[in-house]
Amino acid sequence: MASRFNALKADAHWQKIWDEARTFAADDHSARPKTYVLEMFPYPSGKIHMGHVRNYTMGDVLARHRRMTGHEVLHPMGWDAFGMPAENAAMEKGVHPGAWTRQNIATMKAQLKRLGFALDWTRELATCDASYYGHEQALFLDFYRSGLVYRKESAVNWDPVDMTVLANEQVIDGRGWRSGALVEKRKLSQWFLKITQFADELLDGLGTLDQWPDKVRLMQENWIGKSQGLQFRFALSDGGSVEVFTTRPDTMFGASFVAVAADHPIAQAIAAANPAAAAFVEQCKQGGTTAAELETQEKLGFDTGLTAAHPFGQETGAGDLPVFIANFVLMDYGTGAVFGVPAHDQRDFDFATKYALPIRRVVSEGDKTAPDFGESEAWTGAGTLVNSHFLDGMDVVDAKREVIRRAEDATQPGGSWGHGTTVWRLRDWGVSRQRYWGTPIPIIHCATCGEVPVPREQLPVELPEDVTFDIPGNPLDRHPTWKHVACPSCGAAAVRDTDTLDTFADSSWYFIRFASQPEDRAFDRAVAESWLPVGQYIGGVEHAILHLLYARFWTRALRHVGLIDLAEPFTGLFTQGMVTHETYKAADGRWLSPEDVRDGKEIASGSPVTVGRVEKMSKSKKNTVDPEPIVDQYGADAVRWFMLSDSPPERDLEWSENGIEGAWRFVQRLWRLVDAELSSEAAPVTGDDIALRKLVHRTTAAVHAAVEGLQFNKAVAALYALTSAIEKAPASAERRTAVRTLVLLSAPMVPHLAEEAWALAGEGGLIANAAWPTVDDAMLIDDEVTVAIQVNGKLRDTLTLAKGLPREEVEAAALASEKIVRALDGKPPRKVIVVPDRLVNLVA
RNA sequence: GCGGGCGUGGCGGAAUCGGUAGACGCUGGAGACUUAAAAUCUUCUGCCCUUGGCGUGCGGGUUCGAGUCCCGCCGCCCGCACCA
Repeated sequence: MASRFNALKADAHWQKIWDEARTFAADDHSARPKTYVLEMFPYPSGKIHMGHVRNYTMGDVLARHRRMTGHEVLHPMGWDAFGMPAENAAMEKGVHPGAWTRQNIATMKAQLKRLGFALDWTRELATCDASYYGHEQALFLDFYRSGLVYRKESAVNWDPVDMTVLANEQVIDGRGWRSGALVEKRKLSQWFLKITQFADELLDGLGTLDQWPDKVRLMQENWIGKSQGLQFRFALSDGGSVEVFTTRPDTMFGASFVAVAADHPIAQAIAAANPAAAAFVEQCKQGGTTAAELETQEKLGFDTGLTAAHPFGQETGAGDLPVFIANFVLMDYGTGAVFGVPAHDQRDFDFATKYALPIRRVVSEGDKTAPDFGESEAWTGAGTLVNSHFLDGMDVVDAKREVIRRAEDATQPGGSWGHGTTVWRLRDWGVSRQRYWGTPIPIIHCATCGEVPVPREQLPVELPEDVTFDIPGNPLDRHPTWKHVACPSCGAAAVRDTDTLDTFADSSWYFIRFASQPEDRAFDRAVAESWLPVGQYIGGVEHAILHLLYARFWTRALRHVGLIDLAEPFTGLFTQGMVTHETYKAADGRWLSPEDVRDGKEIASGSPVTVGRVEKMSKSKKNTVDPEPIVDQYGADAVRWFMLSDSPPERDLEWSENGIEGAWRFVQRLWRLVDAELSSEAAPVTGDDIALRKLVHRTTAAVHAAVEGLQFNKAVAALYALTSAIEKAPASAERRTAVRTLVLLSAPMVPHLAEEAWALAGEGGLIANAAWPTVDDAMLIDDEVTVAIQVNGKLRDTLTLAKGLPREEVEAAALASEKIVRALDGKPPRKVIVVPDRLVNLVA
């Protein structure tokens, strides 16, 4: 008698068994090949959301699949538990950030468990535990001792709302990435990690990451931003000089002006003496920073009256260049000064047009070589150097080299005047944060000894618990006792560094700690190396730059200090799409939650709602769907199945009622099939069904390939097809085997149902530990093939023929077809193309 | 502006190499079962002027053959932001 699959009962039952048996605890000493599957660990914000469910379901299917294919799988979970929301909660609700965080962790852990993820909870960690961040402090000091950490007084991005310093990466369009407040500049003494020391390695390393999305590699490449060129000095007419950087030294003879940034020392000096210049400098600072503003902003300049002597002026007679202060030159890139070549740079072209400066062609564009430019936009492409004295006739690459060679030539009169150099967009990583809820920076400031690292035996430097958040600012900085300590070096009164580390530091090595967590140090090298690198890392594309770059840096820094032999932490990276939902608005413009809407009307008022576009689930647009009641209603397997169906994992998945109900129906359908087959008492032991057997083997191969390729939608489609075929198949021994195999193939996706079926079949043991079915390659080969018959490339007939039939016989069969005879109208074909076992094209 | 991606039925999407476009799912139609409904099952579901013709954003091209390759457009999405 067919029964319904009781998901809630089965979920709880099997989750308890997996838990008690520690089924998914990874064994460091296993003889099986090791594999490491990791999803980006969550920030414990309160509850899990659909994005988490999708992310962890994907990783889980891969992890379970790899278990079945004979791997020892490390699939851990933990908590990225430091960060500002905890302090915000403390300020708003008066709870301690630690209490708030730990409560959220408890809630979210329970929610994750209800989804039946094959996670190794024995390795769970939270970055806010001293047992984690204490080791981070030790690593920080290791970096410090090997010169990877330094302190610098610098202008920082100050977020006036969050009262903290932000990294450049955390400033978006001049606003704080979390608060959205306009960022101010402040001078503070900050700790920096020397990520730029690894700039070349981090850039070159991207080339080895062939299992990363091209998009992410490109984003990192652009972020690192390597530019090679010439840095040199212009002598100025007032006896001073200005240093400029250019990637186009080849265009030197096309220069018609020099421009410095508004906050360049030269501009500042001039502004101090000249009110008009001061006004212009002020005007530059007013400029907006948003995308639209920058795009439309006019190129503006102020002629300083100074001139710069062309480096080749003496030998070629090239004239002096006027020096401008310009709004499009940035102080924090290169040297804050440039020379302008209007013919070959669009900004310079715009500028020269506005201020009537010469526009002189020095690189040919096709057959255009005349010095009079006469074009409507700059030519930035390749070409041959023209109107450039000794460079004439060279290509751009050679000309660059030649100019740099001449600049560096120390034997010329006056010696060298410039050098080839590389400029990076990437900046050192400022890690100091004026916050409480983070890893304390383990340094003590002593009036006599200066910066003193906290001795190793005094680690961890624990956060004090007795803090309040009733006044803005950092509670550590005003803590009466925690802050004041004796200098470890001289014993005099000293103070702790009251800043904490950027939370991106915490997430830069957690994957190593998962692999190995001894008490007395950050990780055991041998054990960590036995698991790492992470074979498959899965997470949101929003971490494409910051987190992934910092983690890559941290890993290289660890190698630099000799703690691990690993360059790249993540071999495979997959960035999954978002979970989206329709948005709804009431007539008065309020966003409405999906729960408040039915049949196009607001339930409470009955008034019609506007259905907006499908967008990422977000609290602000109220289009979120809470996973917990969904799991209550449909069970974990249906939710998991829906997360994997239809949409390719890298694309967005639209949440819909129909979708989850369809998934639920499939779970029930699968159960009916399994239950009916496995619980029928007298199974037929005879009866072949070769077609079904072949489909089972084909599906096994297809699902394996799809799961390994993270193409879950394809695996799902294949499982649907197999299910339908089995349903239609008559009873046979083959059919029973097919059902058993179907259960195994779907086990990674619907593990609770699969365990239930496994038990029902009396297989013994857990299906979580069962082996993936083997594929008989002979079963993948058909002895008959369907051959398409085309006339002039149009399909006219299909024939079922023996596989491997000789060309002539295929052709003869094609010509014998009634439909083909009609299509050819009695005429013999002029040409016949035969693709063996696939297609015949008759050209009339 | 620069860089990248995408564009296939009513919808999500398949189509590994240039070789039968639309697998699989959703939605919808018809039918069976039922007193009835739900559930379930069967079946149909790209478009049209249906012995056939047209169809993968648009216009060209290469080819016996193009969703797939090339050239030129259009649209949408993502990232970066005056990077010298």
